[in-house]
Amino acid sequence: MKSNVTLKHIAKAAGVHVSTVSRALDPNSKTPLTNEVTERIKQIAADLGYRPNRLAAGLRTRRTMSVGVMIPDVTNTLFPPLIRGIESVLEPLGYTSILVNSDEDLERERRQIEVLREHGVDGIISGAAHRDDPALATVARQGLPVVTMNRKLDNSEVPYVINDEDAGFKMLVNHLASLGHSRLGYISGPLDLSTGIARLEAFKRNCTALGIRLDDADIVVAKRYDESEGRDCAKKLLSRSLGITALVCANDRLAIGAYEGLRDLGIKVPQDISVTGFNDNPMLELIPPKLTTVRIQQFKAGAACATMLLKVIAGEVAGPVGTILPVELVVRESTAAAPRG
Amino acid sequence: MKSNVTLKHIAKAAGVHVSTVSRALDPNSKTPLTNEVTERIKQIAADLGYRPNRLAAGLRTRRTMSVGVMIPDVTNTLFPPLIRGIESVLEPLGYTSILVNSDEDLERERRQIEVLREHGVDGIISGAAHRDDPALATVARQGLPVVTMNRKLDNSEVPYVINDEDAGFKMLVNHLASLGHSRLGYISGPLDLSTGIARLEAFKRNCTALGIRLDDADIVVAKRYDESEGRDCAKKLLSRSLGITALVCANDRLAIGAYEGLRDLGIKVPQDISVTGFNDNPMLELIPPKLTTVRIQQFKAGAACATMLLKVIAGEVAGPVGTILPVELVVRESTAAAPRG
DNA sequence: ATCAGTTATGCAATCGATTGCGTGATCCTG
DNA sequence: CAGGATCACGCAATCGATTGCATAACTGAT
Repeated sequence: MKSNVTLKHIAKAAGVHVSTVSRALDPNSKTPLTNEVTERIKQIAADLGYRPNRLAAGLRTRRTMSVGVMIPDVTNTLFPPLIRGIESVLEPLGYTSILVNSDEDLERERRQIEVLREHGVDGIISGAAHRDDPALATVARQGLPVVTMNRKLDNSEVPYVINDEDAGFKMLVNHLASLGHSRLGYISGPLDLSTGIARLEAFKRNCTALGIRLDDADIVVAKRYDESEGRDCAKKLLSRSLGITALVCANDRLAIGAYEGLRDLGIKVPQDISVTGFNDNPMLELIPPKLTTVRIQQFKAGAACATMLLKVIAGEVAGPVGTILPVELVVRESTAAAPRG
Repeated sequence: MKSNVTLKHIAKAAGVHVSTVSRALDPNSKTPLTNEVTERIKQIAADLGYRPNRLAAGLRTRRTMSVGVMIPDVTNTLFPPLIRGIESVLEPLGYTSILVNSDEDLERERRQIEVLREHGVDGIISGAAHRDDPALATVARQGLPVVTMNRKLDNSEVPYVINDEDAGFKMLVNHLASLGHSRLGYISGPLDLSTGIARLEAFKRNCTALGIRLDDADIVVAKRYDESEGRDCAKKLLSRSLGITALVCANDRLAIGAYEGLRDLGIKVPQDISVTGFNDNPMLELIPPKLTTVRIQQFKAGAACATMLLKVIAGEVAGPVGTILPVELVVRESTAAAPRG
């Protein structure tokens, strides 16, 4: 009932051997065939509604025309645009994507990678990489093409596509400084993620570049990039670090959570304190006060990863290759002049 | 380099035939084996790091342990929870999901379904079904297990999991009536989707049940379930249908768009007009005025679909089977007493 | 007309796992 | 202890497509 018609059926109908049919239907076959035969076979294949069996082909060629896409959690609005970006490159080429969620759980990630390998994916794009990611590093070392997205591995040859976090924080800190803010607080992302330390360091670097004083007490590290952590961290920070007039958050979700924490404390944004985020989640336009943030190019990042992965699959990539995508400052309502102390 | 070790390697190492290895590793093999042999083979397989090649197995058995998941667009926040629900059932059983986006484009959908079939998926869960969906109906008729999610096909045997739209609108209309609203406007979803007509009819039915008068001019049909349509439709409706004190929208995105349209017209929600949605998008809590809506069980719907699909695959489902999930009214800030005319 | 050199197609092995059937070994029973 | 029943395992075909090699047909040149 299912994918009935095979090469054999076409061969019988055309009165030729299956190998001839295979060649006629293979656009880049090196074995020459008469145009007439090729056309006739194609016609018959079309008439019979032939669909190639990728399993059989993959078994023989060891290429399945499918890639694994691993992300932490598809319900996080950061990731779907990346998925669409990947698809925009891969789908026209006939690749399919197997989507798996890691939930930031390394053991779960390891299992998912095994499943992907069992299914013979031609490569893996991971948006869930930890800085130290044994499973991903292992599979890459074994020769399966891997690219990391938004994040990168420490000490690894695995190609990556990330955002220009330093440029982002430079614009952010400059913006706040120009508004008269001289004491900044920072809610960092988890430090086992490359974005976590990269953004923390970018923040520090750009603060010191502007001569902005930073105490240890001005920085608090979130366990996860989510709203509840943002809320808790904001409260923690504000309770111990006085004099802060702006709160820089490692991403939008932390910032939105911080809104809530600040509201609980009776602190007004942006009158009493300015708040910034990172990523530019589309829904920010709807949530007051509209968040000042750094816009990253999600769709493009996905597309770049896919393009990179294709190169790795084709063996066109040698050592560690990184792409750093430009970012953009988006000033909205959550930042204002520092209150006069 | 890749998935090196095969049954043959294990067989050689164990000094048995590959078929014996296959049976030893198959938990529900009917052919009996000595416990000792089985254990020894399992041990060797583990030592060698054996991973089954699903391609080869699938080629032979015609089951790939993968399912196709088709949705209109993964960036629409309605769908990721459904995906996770599906995954919650399928992943523990060893199934993987191939995700494809249809963009509500029937031709694109047709191509995607072909790709899924080429990859030999064991079944398809579609959240992108149109009422008249030739591609989906065809593939189902050919014997590939199919289940529709959130939507259903007209005149079809394809099993479905949907929400109790009638109960939802009953609660919604009752709620508005109890607030004194007697003239309601309605922004309908596209009528080529089952949710479009189902909700429209549920709305009408429950209005007439309460004796609420409905003019044709009180109803406008959106081309898509999105914010810009919501905005346009709200403006269109308010410009031609006077006397409306509440605007019922077929889903949350239309309602959020309607907010914008009403703001443009200088109409205040909920003082001048009440607005309601459907679905209960998680971000609604953050967008003022918080929307009164009907909560559907997205995660559970995905899980139910997956369970249903497994039954269809197992051949345990006969005719048309439908699951209707209960919904819940969530009253927030966008509905208030009707203004005194 | 013959032989070398193309050109077009067939043959058969192969990818890795599954499974019906066959066979040798072991068991039980009368 | 002979006979058949039972058990444990090997054999080989199979799934559908790919591809190196063989072979047949045909071309052209001498």
